[in-house]
Amino acid sequence: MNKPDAKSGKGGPYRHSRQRDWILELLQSTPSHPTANWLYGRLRKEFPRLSMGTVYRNIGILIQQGRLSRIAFGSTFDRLDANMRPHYHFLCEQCDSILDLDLPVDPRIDGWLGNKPGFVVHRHELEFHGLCPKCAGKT
Amino acid sequence: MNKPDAKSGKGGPYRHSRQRDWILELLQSTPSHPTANWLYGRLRKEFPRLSMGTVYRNIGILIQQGRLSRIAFGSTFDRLDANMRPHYHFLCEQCDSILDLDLPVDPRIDGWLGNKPGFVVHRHELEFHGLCPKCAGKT
DNA sequence: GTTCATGCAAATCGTTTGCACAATG
DNA sequence: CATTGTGCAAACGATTTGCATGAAC
Repeated sequence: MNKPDAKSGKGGPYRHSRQRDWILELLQSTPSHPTANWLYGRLRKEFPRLSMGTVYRNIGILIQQGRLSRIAFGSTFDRLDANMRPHYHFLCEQCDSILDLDLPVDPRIDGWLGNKPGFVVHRHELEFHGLCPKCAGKT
Repeated sequence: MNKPDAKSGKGGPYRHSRQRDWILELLQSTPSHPTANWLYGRLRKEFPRLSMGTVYRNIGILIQQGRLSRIAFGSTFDRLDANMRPHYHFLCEQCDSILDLDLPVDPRIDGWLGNKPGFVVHRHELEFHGLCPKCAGKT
């Protein structure tokens, strides 16, 4: 009861694992943002009998430990948008809804990379994460 | 040769379809950002023998027609990030690589929703789309 | 020695595709 | 009637899970 985040045994009593160490180390030493499959191929040299299950389970644990994050929207499946004018999105962390914002899109943001050499920016996307009015009201 | 975008027969000679009309109309009348599965359930009332294949095929066509867009990262699979400091991303439209930017994260952006009632903003994410230095150089 | 992590294989989930038939222009 | 769209079912690719064995503490 003294431990916050009792929910789902987060941050729980994890044991040490060579495989997990390697996964984290590999990700930390890679500028790109690899996929699970890339990790699998890479780690098979060190652990010939490695399985995908192990890779995915460890990714999940590392994320729970806050040492890793997934680059993607909350849900697994695609969300569709029929609003074709440029606009920003709000993602509610509680109800997983996605809302269009009528905030003006600031074209100057595209220029923020102007000083970085070589980049060609076509557009940018901005999303806010937090509680939507409906969920924030329930507090 | 006068039609641009000859590649892959984009914008091609599409016929009319009741199912497709409904899909677009439903999406246009919904503030949320439904999934394919939601559309399927919703449209089965009108088309009891509707199939998922039809839903997905029509979503694809509507996107090609530029009347719809998918809210998601380019790739199907999750990308992992071991850089736990807040940072922005650059997504290359050509080679699909994702790069961390050392641009400073601007905390004031969280405040942009300050005038909208009810929203609680925890953080924001900003991603730039375009050509990475490597791909831009090949032009 | 008890518990957690692994390998393996089967299962699951969202999405895609091949095919014969129906609808469109 | 020539062709595109549909329903159905099977295929697909990424991820998850059940179970017996092996590693960690």
